[in-house]
Amino acid sequence: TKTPQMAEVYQWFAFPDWAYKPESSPGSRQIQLWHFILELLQKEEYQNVIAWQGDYGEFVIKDPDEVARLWGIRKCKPHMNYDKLSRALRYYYNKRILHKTKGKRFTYKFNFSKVVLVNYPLLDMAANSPFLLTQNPFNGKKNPVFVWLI
DNA sequence: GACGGAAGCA
DNA sequence: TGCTTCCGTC
Repeated sequence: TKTPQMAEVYQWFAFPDWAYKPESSPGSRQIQLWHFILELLQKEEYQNVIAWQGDYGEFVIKDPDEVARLWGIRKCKPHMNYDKLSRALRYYYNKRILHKTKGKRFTYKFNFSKVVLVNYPLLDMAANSPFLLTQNPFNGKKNPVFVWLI
């Protein structure tokens, strides 16, 4: 399985300001759900809540109620639940950000074929070979490599 | 549970 | 526009 390598890759995932909605947009500077999902996935303390599992880009929501609760806190939506959160995830299907892993409960997959590196064009070739990122020269927290899905 | 239409909200 | 809310259907 590729999962351990992925854990390394996402350890230094970070989201710059521009990854959030601009102030002009309604719902200004609100985090997007898929940002939030990646944010949880990169933190070891949430491995019992949500974790990479199976194929590359595939993750399992191990505790749907808890993910919904955390999302609700972040968005100030105290009545958030998995039914509503999963509807938001299903809207990602047409946007090609996510798709469902059919037959596997609470399992979704990021369309990482669309991953590009922004800010560091020299590492752009890594988009087709994400594991090159494990050798990233900006390992320190000072210069995280920003990753964006298109 | 998973899907997707429909309406609503900021 | 990116959800949130609600719900009928499978």
